[in-house]
Amino acid sequence: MDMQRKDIHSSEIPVVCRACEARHGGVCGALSPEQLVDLSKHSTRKRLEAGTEVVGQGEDMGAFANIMRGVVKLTRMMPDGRQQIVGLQFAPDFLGRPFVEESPHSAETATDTEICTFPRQMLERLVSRTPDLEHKLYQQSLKELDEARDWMLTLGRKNAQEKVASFLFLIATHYDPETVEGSVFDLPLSRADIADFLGLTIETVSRQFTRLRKDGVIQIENNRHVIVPDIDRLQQFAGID
Amino acid sequence: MDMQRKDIHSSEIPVVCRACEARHGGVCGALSPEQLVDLSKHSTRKRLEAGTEVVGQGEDMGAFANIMRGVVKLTRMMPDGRQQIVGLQFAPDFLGRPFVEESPHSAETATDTEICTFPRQMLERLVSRTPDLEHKLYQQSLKELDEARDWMLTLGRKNAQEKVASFLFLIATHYDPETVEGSVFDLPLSRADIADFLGLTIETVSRQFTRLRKDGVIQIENNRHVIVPDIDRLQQFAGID
DNA sequence: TCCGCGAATTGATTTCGATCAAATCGGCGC
DNA sequence: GCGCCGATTTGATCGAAATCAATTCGCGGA
Repeated sequence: MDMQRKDIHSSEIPVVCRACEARHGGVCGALSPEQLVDLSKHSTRKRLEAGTEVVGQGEDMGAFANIMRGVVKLTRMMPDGRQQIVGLQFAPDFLGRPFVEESPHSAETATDTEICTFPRQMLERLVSRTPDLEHKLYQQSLKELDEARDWMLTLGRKNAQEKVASFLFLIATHYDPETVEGSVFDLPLSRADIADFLGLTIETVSRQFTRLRKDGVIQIENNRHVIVPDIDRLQQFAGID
Repeated sequence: MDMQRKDIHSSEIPVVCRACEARHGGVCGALSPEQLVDLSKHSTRKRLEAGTEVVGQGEDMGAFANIMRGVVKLTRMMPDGRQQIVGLQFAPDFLGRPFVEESPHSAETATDTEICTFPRQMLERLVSRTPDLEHKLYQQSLKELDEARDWMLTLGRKNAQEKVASFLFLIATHYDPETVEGSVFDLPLSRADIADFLGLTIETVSRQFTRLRKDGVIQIENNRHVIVPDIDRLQQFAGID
């Protein structure tokens, strides 16, 4: 599984946060050399297994993190256990929210993941001194807002087949570094997670995978490995204009 | 219909953008007296009837606006006409997106509305000179992101009755200045708009209104006027913890 | 290589919301 | 007040996805 997006390692700029090791699309990009050195002293690199909770819903959120590798799912849950994945964060997104004590969602790793964390208060101090950093955070929040709203259309108005095709299209475009005509990737989510992301049941997701396979839109090997021969065809099945 | 939230006129701070007339929770709050005077010269106050398109999806977005009164709906549409309302903006929110030429959604007034517009490039210039302003914009985008994600749970995992109750609860809490135990308000949206917001059909929305009325959760007069005797009871029907 | 077990698929049936169709309401102009 | 017309409600039926229920798959350990 290639968990990285091509832009992570493409930059040659030498000054980096030591923990992050490479200049990262995350917060580091907006910082000065001195700030990066300072940040390095307080940052820790962590490896997390798939299925690890990073922060619980409403839990105190002491840290802020760059996602270096892997996929993190943001989840909202109802008291009776119904669950909705409200966002997927891919490297090199960042995780956490400045100026807020409590996390509005729970965050859990979907795949094995590496993150680079540092104290939230430290980030807040950096933000108040560095307009560029806040600008960067603002831009990410706008990107996430657009993605959330696109997904609202998927959740509210698409049928099961279109939902599943939309999910596969999303993963192909966010996750396969060389999506051009076709695409090959490993699914970062289980069928249960996909169902929670699409507002469907596991069974319905499975049936739609089978249907897309029989229609030749995708090929599947070993449950997780997906081949999309024609990305435009998949996009049409997703009902995207 | 009381379209205003209580905080619009509660402030006594004298320096204001002339077009906005009152210091506003929108962009003006972060500006210096000189900037406000400058802004005034380029801003226009407009009244828009219910159902007016403010910006079309993918259309060039020349202006930025404070919503002074009324409700604006943000809509995403599929090629075949299926439609989803992805956000409702109430006064004193702002409308528009800096640093982006094209609007990702179409924006249409749901009620009679007053906005105060000024050129988008002017806002961008102000933003780059005023970190506080960008901070304010960032905070609003985070608020919208939380709302969008809450709504994703509603769209993906709630049944029709919970969806309609969630909508009523949203309006009661955003729109009735004195929601404490109970709440009284006029719906800013038609049944068709409510359906587009909830990912349901008009008929289903109507049936659920009837059901909530028969269960005594709400009273309805003249289709638009709603009385909620017990807001907590409504909240329970909405499936919110 | 075989077993065990959770994940995924497949099948049968039910149910909730969509669709199709027909009243009824309510605001407005006359 | 009356009639018109779009908005809303109500009713009957249909269908897509949920639910319930077995298999089957696939990976890891013995």
